[in-house]
Parts: sequence; structure tokens; C-alpha cells
Amino acid sequence: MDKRIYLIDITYGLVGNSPEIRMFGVDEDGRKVVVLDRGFRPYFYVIPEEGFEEQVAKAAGRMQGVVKAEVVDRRMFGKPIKAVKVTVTIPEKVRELRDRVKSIQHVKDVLEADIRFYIRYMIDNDIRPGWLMFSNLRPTDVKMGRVSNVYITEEPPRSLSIGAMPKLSYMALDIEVYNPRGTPDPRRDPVIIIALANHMGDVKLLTLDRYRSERDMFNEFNAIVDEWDPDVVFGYNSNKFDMPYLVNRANAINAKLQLSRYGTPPEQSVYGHWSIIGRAHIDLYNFVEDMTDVKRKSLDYVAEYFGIMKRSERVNIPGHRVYQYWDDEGKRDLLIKYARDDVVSTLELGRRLLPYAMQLASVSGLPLDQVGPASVGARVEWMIMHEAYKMGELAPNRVERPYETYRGAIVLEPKPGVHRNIAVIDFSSMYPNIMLKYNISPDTLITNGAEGDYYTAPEVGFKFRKSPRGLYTVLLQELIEARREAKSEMSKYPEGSPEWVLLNERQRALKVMANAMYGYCGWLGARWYIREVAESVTAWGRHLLKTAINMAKERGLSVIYGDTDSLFVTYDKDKVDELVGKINEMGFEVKIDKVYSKLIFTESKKRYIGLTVDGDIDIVGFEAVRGDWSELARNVQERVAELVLKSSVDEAVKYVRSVIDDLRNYRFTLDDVIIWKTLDKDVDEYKALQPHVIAAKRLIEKGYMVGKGDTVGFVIVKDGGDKLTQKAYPYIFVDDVKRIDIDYYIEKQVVPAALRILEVFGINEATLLGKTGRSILDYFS
DNA sequence: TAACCTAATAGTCAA
DNA sequence: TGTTGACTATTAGGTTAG
Repeated sequence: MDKRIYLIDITYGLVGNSPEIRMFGVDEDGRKVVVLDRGFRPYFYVIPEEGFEEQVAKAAGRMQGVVKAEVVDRRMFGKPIKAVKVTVTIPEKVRELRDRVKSIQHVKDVLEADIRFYIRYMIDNDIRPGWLMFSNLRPTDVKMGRVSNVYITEEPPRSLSIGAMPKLSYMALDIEVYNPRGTPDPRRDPVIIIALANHMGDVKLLTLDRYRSERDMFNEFNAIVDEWDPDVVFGYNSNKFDMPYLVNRANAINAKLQLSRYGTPPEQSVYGHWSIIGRAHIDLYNFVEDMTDVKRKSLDYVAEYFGIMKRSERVNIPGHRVYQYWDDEGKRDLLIKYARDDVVSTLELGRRLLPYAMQLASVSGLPLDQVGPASVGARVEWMIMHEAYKMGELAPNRVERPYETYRGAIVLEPKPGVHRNIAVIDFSSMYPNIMLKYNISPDTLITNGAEGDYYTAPEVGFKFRKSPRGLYTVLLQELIEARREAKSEMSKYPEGSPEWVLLNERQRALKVMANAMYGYCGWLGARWYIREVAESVTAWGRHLLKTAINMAKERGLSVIYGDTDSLFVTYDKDKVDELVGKINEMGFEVKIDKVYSKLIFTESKKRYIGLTVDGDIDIVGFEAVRGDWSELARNVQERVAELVLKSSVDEAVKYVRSVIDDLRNYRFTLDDVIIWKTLDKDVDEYKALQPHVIAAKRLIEKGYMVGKGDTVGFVIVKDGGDKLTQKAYPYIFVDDVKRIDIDYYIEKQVVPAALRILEVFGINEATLLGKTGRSILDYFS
């Protein structure tokens, strides 16, 4: 029987002394199915000393639990190598046998013993999460949890790269917890609301007051999940909060938590992920984390960013007040509405982000529920592992390496001042294209003398074989080809249709992964890390940009600025077009990215503001686009930029003065003055106690769990003490703007942000503060 | 002792 | 647990002027 199935979750179980791969998915009609494959066994590789291959294979083959040990031909960093492939009975035996095999005489190394069994199955059969084509399915009576459509396959499926959006059922989950002492403790504090929403528009709000016991509420929760039977479960920060809390709370009160298709609780899995067997649990926070444009990552801000729900339209309850709203029966409905807003936002966010998550899973090869929590390095590495398998290249083991660094890109000194009519010329995907063109890869680097024809990297002199193509190069070529395919397929569908959206997310995921290849090759933790590889990429990049600069100058174009892969030049259309044409002839794609009618540089690199010929305002690098400045300062700077570009410097000065006046008269909200900063480590590890660290300590004092990775929102108050740090308080502890230190916000936020742009025009602090003339102090300085 | 200087620390953005 | 380059605020810890 032939069948197409969209893979949702993959795991394995044991049948006697044999492993059984279990693939949960939906068929083309949206029916939930499981396919079992009993024809695959785990294995790893042993690298013997030269000449001892057969001897080692025989010794390994005699070991209990080993099914087969055979000598095979593989490659290691491009060089042919003889390895012993040791196949074992069940995945649980791999670790033990790996250690025993290591002690066999004449064994140099053991490789690929750290690859999870179901991932191994996917790599070896070139399976990616997505549509799978099964050509030899047999129905069986075996029940797999609550799924009744169970099949056994006689052969592994074939992965289809493109296909329609599957008919998935999904739900979102959000819990509220009683927390009178700050951060709740699952051993003590009950879950008071479980909010659920599904793709059919059903919303269920389970509130503790409507049940005889918390256990009854959990049972109702189990029953709803069973009835809805979602393929995908969305949460927001659910890997760090909801899932562990539910699991720990269920244990504490001895309640059942039956969320998986086996009827079991969520289990902690790789990358800090909580897995729900048979479904894909997706924590949307993981995807929002990667979006650099989204500065505030809490659900209310994110929902607003995506146009799902305005913050002004939702009930806003500070986390530490949740218990008060619960205790006060007059306010309890507000809390319930709050939970509803959160779960509905989460569901909609999930609907929007799911296509990208599916494509990122497909491209990286990681299961749908793991790809989010996996690091960029892990995503790229598994993608490479798939390619390496196809090329017969063995995966090196992970090793700790001492810190080392290498030279990066060129950044030109900008010409400060106002420029008119400037074109920005950009290299498209510069680093991937450099890697492709010069065949830069760990397996093409020449390490011992010349081997045929090669490319030599400028400045650093490292050499790369021209042929055969390397691991990275082949992969990059495939990514580019797949992207071309996705784009051409896309054009067959109306913009915004489900197929179009899915293909658009596919081409986006392919681009993201191609661009991540360079970062991966310079990552110390990479299996295939070779410093010379990363160093050569940037060396060629510098060379390329320098060449482009010279070519521009030769044509009489004035170069205003440049950074890594971009060049800002006077827009003389004919000359620029000719330049672009000439660089393209060199085999690198460049294009005019945008044209500014007015562009302003200060003396700083990586910072500029510009007015495009289309009338858009760009602000790059400045405080206005930074998440660690108050909204007040960011808004002022943004408006100053706009006025300077579209109106006049005088107007901008007037505007800044009016803002200062508003401040002095307390015409602002608390939200305007919150400063947000991320804690990159736990509070005790800091050497310098900066304001946000003190604010974090104040939160901890009140019982909050604040630590590494959390973002602290604080304000500067005037009644705290002499030192700035003393005056930094978490904004949730301040409810009156009269407590705010106005002078700090004027002198350290608004004025510097405004001056950053206005000082180009000779404006100084005194002008902004309305101090005309010279003060007595000026004579002394 | 206040004023001043500099290095170190820390976070965020550009590419 | 993707890279280097760059800017900026603030603290920490001194030295200096008076």
C-alpha cells in the first residue's frame, strides 16, 4: 500500500530485543497515523590502526550485543579511511559497547556513537520532517497509544521536499499559577487556571474554583487534550515554565498528566526541550528569540508586534500580582480574561510561525519539536551530518578547544556629515558565495603540500583543492538549488495562499541556514571546526570589498562608507550600473540595495540615518533601534532623525526642548522610562554591579527567580541614594511617575540620544536645555 | 576629599 | 553552545589638585 504521511514526531520503542522506529503523523486526509519500521538497528564506527581492520572487526563481532562488525570504506576530512561499522542490537547498548570496543587493542577512535537512534534512522534514509512517501505499508492491529491507524512498513520512506500544508490539528496551552511569594514553587503553589485554545476556535478556561480539587482540574485537562487530540501543542516559554511546572505539580499533588499519545506526561528531552510523545510540542518563545527586530519578547509585546492583539486592549496583570487577582473575587474575572488573551495570542502566534518551524525542521533535519530549542550550531550541524552521510564522510567527535580568534571583516571610516544621493551596493550572500567559489571546506583544505590545482586565500595563504567539491560546498550548492526550486514553485500560487506561505517560509529557512554556515565554521564547538577555514572566508571577503572599493574609485565614484559586504557611493547611475556589472562578471552577485536621497553619518562606524528615495527613514545602529534604551529616548531620537531628514534642525531642537518640558512637568508614563537589559549571567557572577544587576537583586529579594537569560526592566528613581545603582528599581515596584528621577532621564537618556544626531549640526547640550548664552562655568573650561 | 582619569566590564547592534 | 567589529554606559580603582 502506498501512502503519504506528514511526519509530526519520531521515536522508538523495543519489541523484544529489537528496536522499532515509530513515526507519528497525519495522512493526506488529516487522519492520525503511526508507522512502525522494525528493520533498522543502531550502529557506530571504530577506527582501527592501519592494518588491524579485520582483527578489530573480529574482536568487536564477538562481543555480546553486537549484531555485526564489518570493515567499510569511508572518508575523514576528505581522506579515504577504513573503518569498522559495529551494528548492535538495541540503542541502549550503544554506550556500553562503545566503551568496551574502545579498549580493544589497536583501536584508535570510536565515531558517531553519540547520535540518537531515531536521528540515525532519519540520516541514513535521508528523511526530513515533512511529507514522507511510504510504498510498502501494511495495516496492523497493534495499538499505539490512542492512535488506531497503525501500519508497519517493510522499507523506509522517501522524503518529499515540497508538498501541501498538512491538515494538522493544533492547540495552545497557558497556565496561571498562585504565587504569593514571587516566583511560584510547584511543591506548594497550585495551578489556578489552565487555558486551552484549539484551531477550531474552541477556548477552554479551567479555573481551580470550579473543581472539587486540583486533581479534578488536571483530569479535565487530560480529557480535553484526549478529545482534541492535537498534532501540535503550542506554548510560550513552555519549555522553561508551563511544562516543568505542570509535571512537577502533578507529581506534588499525585495527579495524572496524560498529554502524550501514549497517555503519559511530557518528558524532558534534548536542548532543554519537553517532549510530548506522538505530538509536536512547540515553544514559540524559541522562535521569537531568534527575531532580532522584536525587542521585547514577552507575549503581550510579541502579540502586539505581530498585530495579533494590542497591549492596550488586553488586561495587563503584572506577574507578581496574579495571586491578588485570584484572591479578590471582584478581580478574578480579569485574571481569567488575562489567561484567555494569552492563550488566544499564543494560538494565533503558533498559526503564524508554524510554517517556518516546519521548514526549518525540514532543512535542518531536526524533528519539528526539537528544532526550536536547538542552537543555531546544532541546527547547522545536523544538516551537515545528513550531507556528510551522503558523501561517506564520518562525523568527527565533539571536542573542547581552547579559545582562539581570527580576523573578521573590514569596516570603513565613514565621512561624517550630510550626504545626498547615495547608492548602497551590496554583495548578496557574500560569505556563502565565497565558500562556494573557492571550494572552502574542512575536507578541501590542503594540509600537507600541494595536491593538484588549488585556490589560495589572500593574506592568510591557506590553500583549498579545486576538486572534488567539499562537504560545505556541496551542501551550499544544494541549499541554493533548493531555494531556487522553492521560489519557482512559489510563483505558481497566489500570494498569501497556504502553499505560497509554506514555500516562502521554505526559501526563507534555506537562506537562513545557508547564511549560518559561515558562523558554524568559525564556531569552536563545531565538529568540523578548522580555524583556517573560517579565516579564509573572511580574508577573501576583505579582499573582495577592497577590490570593489578600488573599482569604484577608478570610476570616479566617491566611497562614503562600507561594512563587510556593502559599499556606500555617490549615485552616478551610469557609473554605478557599470560597476555593478563588472563585479557581477567576476562571479559575485552584487546589487544596488537602496538609494538614499539624504544620508547622515556621525563619526561612528555602524551608525547612520537615511531618507530613501521612496521616502522611508532608516535608522541604523543608533539608540533608537537598541533595546537597552528607554522608549522615551528612542522615540525622541527617532523623531529627531525624521525632522532632520525631512524638515529642519531647528524643528528638531524645538521638539527636543518640548519633550524636556513635558518631562519636567511629569507628562509621561512609567512605560516610557523603563530601561530593559538582559542578564547574561546569574547575578552573583557580576564583577561590576550595574543598575540592572541591582534591580535584579531587588527582584530576587522579593522571591523572584531572576537569572541568566532574563531581561530586567528597571527605572531610575530620585529617592534611592547618591549612586546610580542605588536608584535603579524594578519597574514593577514603582507605580508613581513622581518618583522618577527626571534629571537622569533628561541628562542621560533624552539629551545624549538627541545630541548623537544633532551634534553633527553643531548643536550642544546647552542649546537643548534652553541655556542660551554662556554660563560662568564656560569661562573656566 | 572632590575631581578627574583610565581600564575593565557589560550589553547590543551591523554585517 | 554561529562569527568578528564596533559603540556606548557604567563601575572600579586608582591619581591628583587643593
